[in-house]
Amino acid sequence: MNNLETLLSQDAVTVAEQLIGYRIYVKESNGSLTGGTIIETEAYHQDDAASHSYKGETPRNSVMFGPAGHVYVYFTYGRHYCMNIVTGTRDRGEGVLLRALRPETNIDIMQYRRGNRAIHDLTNGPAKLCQALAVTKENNGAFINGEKFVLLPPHSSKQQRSKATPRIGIKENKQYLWRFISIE
DNA sequence: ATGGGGATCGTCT
DNA sequence: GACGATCCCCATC
Repeated sequence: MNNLETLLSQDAVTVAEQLIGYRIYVKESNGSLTGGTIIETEAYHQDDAASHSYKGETPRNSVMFGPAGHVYVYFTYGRHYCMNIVTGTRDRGEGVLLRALRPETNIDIMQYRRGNRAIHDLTNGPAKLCQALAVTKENNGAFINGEKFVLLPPHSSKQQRSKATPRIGIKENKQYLWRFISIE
């Protein structure tokens, strides 16, 4: 088991905190990388009424019940895509929602995809970052280190600091502090 | 700075 | 037939 597999095989809350400071990119057709550093995440468990996996496996959420390290992309509100990295051991039905990045590479490409918005408005939301990275349902099930995606550890080896807060946009289990935000 | 409402469609009841 | 792990625009303070 390599380092990445070891990291992602932990439970979603642990992984959500540890992923702060990791860098995620998508590969462009010319081989360049587009993306930046993860600065906001949320954890979702099968035993969690706020999770898509709560009521068991369906065609939509099936990737969540597969092996860790694959990407669960879902379509919501009739217009947006959001992406999760599946965590835990197989059949756990858990994952980490990527909520925000610090834009770092190929910023011009992300601006084009985001309607030439300001840099601070490119990847500060789960659907915005998918739009900036051109992530769609076509990428559902892709591996996080494969044809489309690259996931790299922080430059610094020390654990990045973060704070835990309630998750956004859910009705159930608001009491759990399973949203993690990077702090200086 | 903050809050309300519309857009829009796949998924599940 | 209802609604959502959201975003954007506009109104108001």
